[in-house]
Amino acid sequence: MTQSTGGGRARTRRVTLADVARRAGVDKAVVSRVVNDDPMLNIRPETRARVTAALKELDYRPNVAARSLRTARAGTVGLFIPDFANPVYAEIITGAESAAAERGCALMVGSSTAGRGGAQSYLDLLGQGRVDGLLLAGGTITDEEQATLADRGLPWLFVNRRGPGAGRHVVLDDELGARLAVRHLLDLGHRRIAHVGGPAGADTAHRRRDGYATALRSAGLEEDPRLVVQGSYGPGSGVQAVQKLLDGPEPPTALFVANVTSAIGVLSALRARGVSVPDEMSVVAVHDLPLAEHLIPPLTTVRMPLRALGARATRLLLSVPADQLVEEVVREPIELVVRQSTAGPRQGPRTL
Amino acid sequence: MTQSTGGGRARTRRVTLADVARRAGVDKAVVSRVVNDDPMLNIRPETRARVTAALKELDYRPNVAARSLRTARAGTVGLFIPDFANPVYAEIITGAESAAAERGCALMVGSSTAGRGGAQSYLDLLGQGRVDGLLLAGGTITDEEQATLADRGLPWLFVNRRGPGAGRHVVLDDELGARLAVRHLLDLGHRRIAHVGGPAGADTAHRRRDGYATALRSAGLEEDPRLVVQGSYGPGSGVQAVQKLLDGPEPPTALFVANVTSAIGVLSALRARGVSVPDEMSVVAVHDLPLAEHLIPPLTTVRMPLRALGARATRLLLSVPADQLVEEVVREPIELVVRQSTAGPRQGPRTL
DNA sequence: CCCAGTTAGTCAAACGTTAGAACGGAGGTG
DNA sequence: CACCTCCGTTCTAACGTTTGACTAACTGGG
Repeated sequence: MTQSTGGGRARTRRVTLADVARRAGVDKAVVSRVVNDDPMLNIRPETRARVTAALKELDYRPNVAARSLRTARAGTVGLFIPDFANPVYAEIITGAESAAAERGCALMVGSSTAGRGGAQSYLDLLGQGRVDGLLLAGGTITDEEQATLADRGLPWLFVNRRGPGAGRHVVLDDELGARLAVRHLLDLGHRRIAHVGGPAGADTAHRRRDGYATALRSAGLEEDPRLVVQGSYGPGSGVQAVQKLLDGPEPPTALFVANVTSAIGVLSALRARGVSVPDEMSVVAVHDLPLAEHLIPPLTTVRMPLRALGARATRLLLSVPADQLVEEVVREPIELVVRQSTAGPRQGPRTL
Repeated sequence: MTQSTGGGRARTRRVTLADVARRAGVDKAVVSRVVNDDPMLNIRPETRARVTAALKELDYRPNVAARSLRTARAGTVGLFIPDFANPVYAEIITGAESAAAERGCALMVGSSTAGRGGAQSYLDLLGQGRVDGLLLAGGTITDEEQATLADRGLPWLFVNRRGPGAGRHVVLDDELGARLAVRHLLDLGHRRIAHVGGPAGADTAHRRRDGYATALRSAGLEEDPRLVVQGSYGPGSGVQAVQKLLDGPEPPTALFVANVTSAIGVLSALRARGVSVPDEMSVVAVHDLPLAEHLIPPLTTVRMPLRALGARATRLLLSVPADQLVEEVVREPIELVVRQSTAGPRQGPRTL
């Protein structure tokens, strides 16, 4: 194939329903109903054949703008995330994207990093009618933003985060994920297990912390508040958490980190302090990513079904009426992926 | 604020231009021109005030579908990437997103991971009129896809990748980036410098390899083909590359890796083989990411202006007519970020 | 043979916006 | 005072689809 010289050939007039209709010798209404598989349509097979032939020959494709205008639906769902750089959201996006495509919808992803104004400016951009609904993944939404959202009359859904009070969200069983991770550490024989948590505002952080607490309790252990450090899900906060824990009175032998991204910082800080993983410190984190396998040492993680989360949320957004509650926990399996960052605690005290 | 009970209040009829016009006591044409800042509009200040007041009071926002239908422009640009999980694209997206927002456009990002059919199905989804142009970042586009693209009459632009033959692309100075990296290694005293490259099909990979070759030559060194390994920009390929290089006859003392992502694999493989970085092997990679600082050891990188690339590409796509060539190299500064993965070569042979 | 009911379509009116053309009045010019 | 020009606005016809209402031709039953 030779590439055309520019970014597109001379703009040839679009082929419209009317063109197809003319060619097939029918009314455009018929063509429209054929295109949309209208079940109410009665049509002779022969006529249908003529129409489909004309459609193919002219390579007709519907004008989404006209369709949206008429039907008042955009065929697009919006997904708002805090940051594209966070690989956790990449998984959610991918899931959402395929679920949307499955339904013939496009996905429009926006982040708060770009616009100065956070969600607000994104909402403005969506204007009226650009999307049929909005998935709000992670991050925090201000009251003002939430008001705007309500004013727009758009169906929305929190993803991986429960809104304050009301119930339109789909989340994962973070509590279970956390329990699996901590249980693994307990099974290895650890007793002093610290938790590098997420930000105070994050709902997932609460649930993971709850899972941590539950797992400890069910092993007959008391939770030591000095072993719980709040972070921000970023590598930097992992570094700080390690400093704090190692400088504490009775350092832990294992770390349950609420997020892979902070685990990267955790590993790097441990290394910097000369603490060997897993010999002197075991580390397990929530979320499995391709990257985890290549950290040093390869990181033991809990694989959360993030794609399924994105997909499920999209499907719910598109199917559940906007005035109904949605409070769903995605039940896809959560698995522990054991790699080399976890081991039993050192037998006795030993100097490096 | 109390949260409303559902995902949206009862769908209240949208406020339209006609509503605003009625309220302001003018024709909707006037309102339209006011909304769009039509420079051809002659209007009494008093009338304009009435209109803007009405706009505000009714909280009017234009219906994008109707507007698109009338103007035949979507106000959206599409960006197609191979994979959301690659943080390099995250940077490009972020740049594109803000440039689009700046122009009042929305950005629609799609990846080939979701749809089974790669770009093809994405193009189908865009249908006619969903986007005004398409940015194609990285990855490879098949001939068939390219034909579809041309048929659609959409302006497109390759980003970070030159198309085969024709000239509509905006790229970075990868050659310079590579030279900076290799020069750094040379300055440290390295003479046997290997290259872990990108995939054969990738244009960036070629340019980085060229930069590598140039830097070596300008230092009076001969390029040793046994020191050049082809990879795939993924962590896994970094692992394999290391195996191959270390098992070779005369292993290098430094590695120039074409991509951060593969560098992660490289570091992990070196570690697994017991090769200490930077004492026994220096590593430098193209692309700086927040993550690089937290690798073990913190990775020396070349910071490429990926955001600027995304932004520039978006602006060009929106401003340059589809039938003109675009061949631009983004000239934002490229900097070497020295961290701890590079050092001078070991003085003499020494057993571990 | 007439009416009811189906079949296979056609007709036309929206959806909300934009943009070119038209238009009534005021002010200036010959 | 007739004519032209500018100003400030209004009118109107699209843009391409969808969808409820309508119809013309058949078919079959009484």
